Amino acid sequence: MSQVSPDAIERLLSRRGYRLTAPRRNLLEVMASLGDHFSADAVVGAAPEVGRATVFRTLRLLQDLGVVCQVVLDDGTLAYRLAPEEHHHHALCVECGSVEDFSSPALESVLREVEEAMGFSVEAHRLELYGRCAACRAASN
Amino acid sequence: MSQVSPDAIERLLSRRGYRLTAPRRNLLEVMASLGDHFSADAVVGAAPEVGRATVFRTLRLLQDLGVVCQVVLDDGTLAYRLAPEEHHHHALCVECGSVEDFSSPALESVLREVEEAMGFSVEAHRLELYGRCAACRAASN
DNA sequence: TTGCAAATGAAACTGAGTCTCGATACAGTC
DNA sequence: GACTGTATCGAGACTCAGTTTCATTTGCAA
Repeated sequence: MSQVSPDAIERLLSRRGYRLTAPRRNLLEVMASLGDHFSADAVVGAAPEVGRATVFRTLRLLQDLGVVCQVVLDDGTLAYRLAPEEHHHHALCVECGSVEDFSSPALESVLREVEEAMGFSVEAHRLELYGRCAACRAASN
Repeated sequence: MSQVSPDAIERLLSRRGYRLTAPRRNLLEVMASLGDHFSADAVVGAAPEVGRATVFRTLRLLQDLGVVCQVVLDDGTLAYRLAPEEHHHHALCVECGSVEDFSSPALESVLREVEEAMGFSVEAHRLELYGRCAACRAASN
């Protein structure tokens, strides 16, 4: 579940019939350099040669391709993240701001139970955890 | 896990030392009438006598008191909901737009497992399910 | 009934994201 | 290597959600 490289994404783009343009290459580099999550405006700021609309268009395209995902911060604002294509969830550290991915087969089976109990068929879901990461916990002991 | 009445919220406000003002009473009525979830601007529109800033201030206050919660829609936008004070999650129907609350003790134990595995201490979390509710499933058969 | 802190409203502002439309530039073809 | 159609881009105006400021109003405790 490691981060996808700009190179691999470029290959994915052309494999899917999307053009490999200078702004897209540029944005992939910028996103990879921005750390584990970033706001849309951080990308806009870090790629001054690329137009605002293109930043948002590219973010949406990469989300559709499954290589960028949304992170809901604790205040409800959205951030973005270069992410593994597999389904996963986020654990956000409220102290250092880091984001870790995790997946949980046990969670999937809990969802099956909820489906049973409510008669609701789950097609998608979001789970975000807010708390303190291992490093910050260790540091404060 | 039923919806809180405007009356009960008014009592809660004064018990906590907040003033019971006309705009606040007004907004509580409006929110109760707006259905199971609503956008901030729906409230602004439905309470034209109340200023925009007051709507947002009141939404925040009610969130702090635990009687209004945020709902993250499938496109990532936020809506609000008069909600039970207990911890709960949301199941959003992508067909009819309804929101149902649920809680799941099994989920809580999954979170304990994740904590163990990652060394991450969970202080808060969000879980939103997107799918089709029982009524819509029944209707399409 | 009065006094004052809490609350309000108007309006300007910020931040996030969208839309339009004329200009540009990939990438497949010759 | 030049040609060309279409995907993509950039500028800038616009929308929507939420915040800030500050002068005015109002609940409510004394």
